[in-house]
Amino acid sequence: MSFFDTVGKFAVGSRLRLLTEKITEDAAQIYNMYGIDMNPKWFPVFYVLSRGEAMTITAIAKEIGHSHPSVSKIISEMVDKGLVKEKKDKTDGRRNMVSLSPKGKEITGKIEEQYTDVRNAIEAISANTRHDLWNAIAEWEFLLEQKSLLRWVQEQKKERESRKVKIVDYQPAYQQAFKDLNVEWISTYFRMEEADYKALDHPQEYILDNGGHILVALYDDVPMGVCALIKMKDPEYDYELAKMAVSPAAQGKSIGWLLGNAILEKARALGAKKVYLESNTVLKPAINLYHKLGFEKIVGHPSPYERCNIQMERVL
Amino acid sequence: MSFFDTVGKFAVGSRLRLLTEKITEDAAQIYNMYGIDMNPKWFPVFYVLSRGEAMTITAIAKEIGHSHPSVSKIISEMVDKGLVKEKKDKTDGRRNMVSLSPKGKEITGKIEEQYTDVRNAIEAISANTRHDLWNAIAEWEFLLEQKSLLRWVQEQKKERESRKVKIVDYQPAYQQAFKDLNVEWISTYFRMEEADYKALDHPQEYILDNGGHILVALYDDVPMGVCALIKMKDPEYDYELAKMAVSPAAQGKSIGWLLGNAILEKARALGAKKVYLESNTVLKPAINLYHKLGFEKIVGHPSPYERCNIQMERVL
DNA sequence: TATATTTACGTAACCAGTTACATAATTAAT
DNA sequence: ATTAATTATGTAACTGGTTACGTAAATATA
Repeated sequence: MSFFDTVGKFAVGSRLRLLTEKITEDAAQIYNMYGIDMNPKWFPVFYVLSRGEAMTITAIAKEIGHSHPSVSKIISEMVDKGLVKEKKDKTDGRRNMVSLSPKGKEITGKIEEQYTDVRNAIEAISANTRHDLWNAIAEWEFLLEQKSLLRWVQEQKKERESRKVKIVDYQPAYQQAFKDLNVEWISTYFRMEEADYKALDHPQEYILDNGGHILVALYDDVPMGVCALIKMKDPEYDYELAKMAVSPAAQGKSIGWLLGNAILEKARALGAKKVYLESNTVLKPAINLYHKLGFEKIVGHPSPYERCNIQMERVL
Repeated sequence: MSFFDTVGKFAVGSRLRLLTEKITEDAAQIYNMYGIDMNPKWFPVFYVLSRGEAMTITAIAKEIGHSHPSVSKIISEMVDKGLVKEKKDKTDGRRNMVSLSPKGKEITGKIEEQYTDVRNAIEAISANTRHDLWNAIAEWEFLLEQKSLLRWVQEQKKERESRKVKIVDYQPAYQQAFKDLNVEWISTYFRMEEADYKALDHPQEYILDNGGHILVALYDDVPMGVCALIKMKDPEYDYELAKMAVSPAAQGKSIGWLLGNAILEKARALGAKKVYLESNTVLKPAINLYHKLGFEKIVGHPSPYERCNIQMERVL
């Protein structure tokens, strides 16, 4: 079984399954050795019931981490063997109150020695290891409770992909992409306006020559996102963040975030103290991004765009 | 799920199962995220086949640690999906040579990024733990390979029980037990002889007064084993180990071993250089015990007992 | 060369869990 | 007081594995 040596940690799941199996396979014989007529899979249920109080099926399931049908089946097997007894709750007709029968209680006495021997055996095994399995499991349980494996993987994917994104300065070759990416979202949600055409068809004259700046995000050297910093003639604001567009085909790669940060960095380098932007609340992901970038909602600034219904600023 | 906190390590098995499940449950979604149409359970098979060589069902099973029917089923599912192809071996008609189809090979390319992301995710999780799960698993696998959990538990049981055994000097109150325990095995396998009755009915005169010694093993203060050291009139041997008997009801508690060691210790204290014994090869467990105690087979010593067909000595 | 043993592998039945679903009882909200 | 939502539970069907068993082919042995 050289499999795990070569595949590495990708296969923790499979490896854990095999170990679980190996640990579990002797269980029946162990019960047998102590003369206890019990199916190992009943143990968690038996254990929680051996504290004495009657419990409902769901309460048991929750405590031992099984599904309720699993407990339901186990209980009916244990009833057949005469180890537990069921009793309908008088005050709540749904509840099936389960508790150990006298025969079940008898086992709690006999099983004590088995508990200590097995615990000691596991301690003995642990004493022969350098790494503590029990605590390692506890830590993994905790971490996966906070964040599922799926999420951990998603983060890795995103990070890897964002490393493939390069943010570069605008060049005439990117004019078509600059226009296309913006037209795509503007025409989806709104209507192209006169000011849009000017800026998108002639970025050199209308943005760069006026002291503005444009950044392009390349993914695998293909432009997938753009963003402009437009010089404003305003006593309060130095620049406006505008014409930000990211291709829907490149979602989940943090392109917006990388682009936004880069453009703010640029503004800072150009000596800006405040950056302004206009948007529309139907563009929820965009608003979220602006928020994450540190922009806050303001009111009262005049706008030439019809589609603007929210204005934000970012103090640098 | 406070269960594990109270039950402790007795439930490693259950706890491992739940962790395995938690790690595994997202697997399908992860494949999905990378646009790979593969069932997670196929992965180990897919992985070993992705090295390129055609393999037999059993070879795959052995390598990934599954049973062969499991692999057989997985392969037929993968065939249905067009990921692998089968081909009967020409030189050995039993063999079903399995290898990746072109469609399967195509996936090997796409899946690389997923491998690295998942590996990195697991590394990231590990980086947040103090205890190394991966290495802990490897250590447990190794230790359980050497000795099954059943054996570990058996040892604990034996040790615990042997701690309850006390070895004490003979007293007249033990005469009945000394006789009964010996009569039990002698009459089961052979026939009581004249010499037996003398020694068992009158241990004081026939054993102790002649310079011999008797030890009794008490389990829960009940005599469960006896053993005598009889002074010999022989130029070569000082003492004979005889009348050793352990109740069948007290098996697996190392009583014979403890008794044997104690009697040899006694012989040493009495200045003996060699201890002699007679037995019969039908008494296999006894012969094994003598062997473990350091006795070795000899030949040529005369014996008064009919039932003696093996003689042994232990040099002290 | 005939016969016994071993190996490869498929099928069937089982096992210990799950999810999905239905139903009845209780509780909350209008 | 209805009605809607939630909770407790059982049943059915599924899942990912197993063991048991049968058959055919290959190999070892008398």
